[in-house]
Amino acid sequence: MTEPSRGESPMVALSIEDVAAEAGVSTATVSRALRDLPSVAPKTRDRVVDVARRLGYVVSPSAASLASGRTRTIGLLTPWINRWFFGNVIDGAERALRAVGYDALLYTFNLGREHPRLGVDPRVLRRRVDGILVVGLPLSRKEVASLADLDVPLAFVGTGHEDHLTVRLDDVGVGRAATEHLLGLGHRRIGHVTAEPEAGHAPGALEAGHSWSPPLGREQGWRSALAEAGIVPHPGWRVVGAFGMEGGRAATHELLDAHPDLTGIVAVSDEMAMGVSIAAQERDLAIPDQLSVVGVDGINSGKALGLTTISQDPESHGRIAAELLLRLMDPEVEYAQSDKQILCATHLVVRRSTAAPSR
Amino acid sequence: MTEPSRGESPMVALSIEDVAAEAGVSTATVSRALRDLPSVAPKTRDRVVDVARRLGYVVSPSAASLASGRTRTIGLLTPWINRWFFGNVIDGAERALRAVGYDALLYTFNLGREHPRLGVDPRVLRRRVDGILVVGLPLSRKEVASLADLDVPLAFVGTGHEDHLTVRLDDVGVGRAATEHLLGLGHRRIGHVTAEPEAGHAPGALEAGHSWSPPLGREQGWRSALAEAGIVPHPGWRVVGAFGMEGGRAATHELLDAHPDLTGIVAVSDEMAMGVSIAAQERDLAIPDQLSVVGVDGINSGKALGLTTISQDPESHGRIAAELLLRLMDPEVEYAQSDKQILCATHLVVRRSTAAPSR
DNA sequence: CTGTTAGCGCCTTCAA
DNA sequence: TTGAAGGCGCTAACAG
Repeated sequence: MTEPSRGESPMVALSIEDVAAEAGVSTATVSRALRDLPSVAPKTRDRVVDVARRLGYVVSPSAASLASGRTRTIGLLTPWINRWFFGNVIDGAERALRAVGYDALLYTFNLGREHPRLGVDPRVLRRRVDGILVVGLPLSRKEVASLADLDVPLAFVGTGHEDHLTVRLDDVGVGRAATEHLLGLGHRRIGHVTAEPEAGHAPGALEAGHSWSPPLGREQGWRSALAEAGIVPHPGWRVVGAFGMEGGRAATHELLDAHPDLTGIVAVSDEMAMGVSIAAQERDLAIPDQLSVVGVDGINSGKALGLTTISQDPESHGRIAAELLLRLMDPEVEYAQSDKQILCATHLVVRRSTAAPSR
Repeated sequence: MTEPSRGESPMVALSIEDVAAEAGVSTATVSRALRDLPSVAPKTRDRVVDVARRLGYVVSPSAASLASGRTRTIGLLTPWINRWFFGNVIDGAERALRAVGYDALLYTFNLGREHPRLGVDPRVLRRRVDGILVVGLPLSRKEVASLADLDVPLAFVGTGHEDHLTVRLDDVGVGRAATEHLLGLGHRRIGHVTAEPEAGHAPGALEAGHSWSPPLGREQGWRSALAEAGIVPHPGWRVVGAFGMEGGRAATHELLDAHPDLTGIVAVSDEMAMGVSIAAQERDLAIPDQLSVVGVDGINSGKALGLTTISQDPESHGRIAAELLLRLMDPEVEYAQSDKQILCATHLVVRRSTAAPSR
């Protein structure tokens, strides 16, 4: 936050005409100068910019939008902003947008099995945003189509859609990396604690390859890593819990009640992995001596707990998606079909929750 | 998200004139009918609304703003959206705003000691929002003044300002309640693990009573509860750490290295309290047998860990603040000086991290 | 209760 | 490189 230039805050909002009059030019020239259009003499531009600042003039966004048809606003659609991944993506996106003078309009949805879903009618977005960034919101093909109908660029982060720009992880690779880390330490009996693919997902959407769900991808990675090691997991080695620490804890008790011989667990997220640790502690299983745990995310508190994890940087996902979305909005840039699926880097962080199995 | 009424999504945006023509009325009547103004015959209104829906007409926000001077948008200012308290407040506020047709525009600030601070120039808010909600952003008097200069209603959540509507906790009471819980169990030597009052706070602002910082209030509560029990805390009983679990862990080691005789610790937040637990575990101190811990917040993961806490509901703070802010914008409502400081309820949740001291 | 008519403040051709 | 002028789509007086 900075102070007004010289403490002058005009009681009535100035219009472009005031600036034009003061600078001795036409309103058209002021408009061009303030937008830094090339067809303005440097001297003129400097004078106009100077007058505008001195007067404390700010362009009226509504008037500019009405006249130009552009809003310089991006809609951020998300089911939750109060979860680690989502909050960080939104943070990264908002800062990237603000840096180039774009506004971020927030729309939270209610997910769930309700029909019709509560939440935003895509039509409220019409004429309100120049682009849409969907953060981790699993959408059916029909829902995606209704957004695409808005006729503004569309991008996804986290969970995506094959026809549209999507910034996400290679979730299969993530599940595989976590599992291979345990395999490499000598584990053979490796369970998987996961969460329901987000509720509200249209049945069949995933199967048809039209969208993407991190939990499903990571589970598939766990499966293939085991398969490549010649291991056929017992169906009960995979348990589903509610998202979060408590869900991870409950799921782990269920898992270990049925399969106490497991020596390692791959959790779908760090939060659930922390639940695994708590359950282990409650069962007097020492970590990592009697049970190894790997999470995914790289949340801060994992460091204090010594949690081994596959870390990601969701803030950069938000930034990258925002920047690509802005590029999509530039008519001069040809939209290359080729790079619609952006896979972000992840990094295995080995800490104290994994070790060679003792049994 | 709902589907377009009948799958018709006009390729060109309709204007109010199209609706007027189709309904056989003037544009003024359409405007009135769609805004549900009283001066429209019910029959006419129904017909207009019906035509508008059938055509898939959506009002242009820019045109409406330009003509009316109102944007139906609230600016949400916050330093972080990726922390528990902030994310939940914003979530609650956004949903409350959306429910009455208002948009939420997100502005994240960088806090810190930089001068001038990075972040938003308040002037970008001019003519862009009808009201401003500041979430947990500690502002100097000058900064508050520059926001107030925008001449739109202003409200604070979490950290506030005595001259403006503020929705927050009774943080002194919170610190007191946590401490009194331990005193009631028989503890006498009670430490306090806290975090720096947010960086960027203007020096002297708190002392002058012009704004409010949760850490400072909670510490004061801890102090007064001890004082009332006739206990004079050693200066070293209070340690400051970085915000978060890791900070709580480090601060606790520092605290217990110097004062191993402490039997209880009041942490400024649940996250820091979890750091206390980790440190205790690392020192082979059993919780609660050898050390009791109380946090503040009521985060979800505290349940799985059995953390005793003073819980709050930040989502409702966001909702309440948004609703009051909207009320402030209604010219018909007289703004009562009396209820500018809204104190939200908190609740002591006793779990397994506190017990009578054994020494 | 409804229609007519000015703007709201800016952008963007078109001409100069 | 600059200016003049017509909208952009809607709201809010004012009339009727």
